[in-house]
Amino acid sequence: MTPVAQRKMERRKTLKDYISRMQLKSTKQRDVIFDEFFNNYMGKHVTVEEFYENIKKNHPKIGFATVYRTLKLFRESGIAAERDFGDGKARYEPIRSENEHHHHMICTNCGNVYEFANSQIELCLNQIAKLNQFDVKDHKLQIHGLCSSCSGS
Amino acid sequence: MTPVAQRKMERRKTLKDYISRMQLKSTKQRDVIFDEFFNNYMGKHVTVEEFYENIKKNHPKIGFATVYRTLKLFRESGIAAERDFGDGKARYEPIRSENEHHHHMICTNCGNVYEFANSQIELCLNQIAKLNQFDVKDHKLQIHGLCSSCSGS
DNA sequence: GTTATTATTGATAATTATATTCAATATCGG
DNA sequence: CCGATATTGAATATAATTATCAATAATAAC
Repeated sequence: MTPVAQRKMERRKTLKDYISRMQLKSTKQRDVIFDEFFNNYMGKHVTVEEFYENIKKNHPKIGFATVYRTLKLFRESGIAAERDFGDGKARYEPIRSENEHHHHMICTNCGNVYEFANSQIELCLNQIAKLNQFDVKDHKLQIHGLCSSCSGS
Repeated sequence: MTPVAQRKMERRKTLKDYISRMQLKSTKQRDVIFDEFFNNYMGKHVTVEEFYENIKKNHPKIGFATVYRTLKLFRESGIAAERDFGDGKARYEPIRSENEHHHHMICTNCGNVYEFANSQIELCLNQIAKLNQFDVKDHKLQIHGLCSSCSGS
């Protein structure tokens, strides 16, 4: 089994567990949306609208509200991250692994998003939080600017 | 002159310069909003709605759209920062000095916002940007979690 | 397997923050 | 003061998100 397939299977289990724990129900729509999301959007940052437009091509019966609610469900269950890049639209991204955490560089010209991870920053944040007796649940770090293609270098 | 008054004067000059450079006009409303903003919201993070409600008490003639547009103008001129703490409302904060840059810890329980600065993080970001040939215009860092009051410690 | 219970779906409408329109008014250079 | 141009304020438009609800699907109970 490829690492990607492996990760997908783990996410599916996490979702199923969440659904049973919260006394929700498995549905055909949720299965379809799950597959679409984890097959095509790994490493991407898709808006609800974009995602809905793509799913409609193969599954025209699925409504916007269902897509919207299912992505929220994915976030609540911990298998998707909700991102806000400041353009007024929520974006969703499949989570690769439990403890992986990365940040984003967003090009203000072309809109491309580049990911990076940096353990040094995580260390700093933990120190700061401890110093301020702050119980960290989440943190967000974004760099806005011009990517190498757009800065003309 | 107190340091606060000094900073306020510098911001006023920056705004006047921007207004003349862009061929805009000074108005009574802009003056009123400027004073209100720099007298009462230093270190705060006010929404347009909140700010408008407060200004209405002393200046009932000033409309919401004017407040909205003026805060945008303050941001464009560089005397105010626009923040997004993830609750769907833009927040505005007077900028203390040209090169001061700080980050935010936001309590998910009481909503209080705590500021912090950390030169180590700035260094990391610069390295990362250089490594990726990314021309940084801005960066945002937020920590979400429970403050010491709310975590019950 | 049938029935009862409960959650989900999908279309539509409501909500909320932001942004725009436009006639009346204020500003400012000449 | 005059004329050109920007601003104001009320109203309206836009866009994303969230809620409503009757019909339907999924699961539990029998």
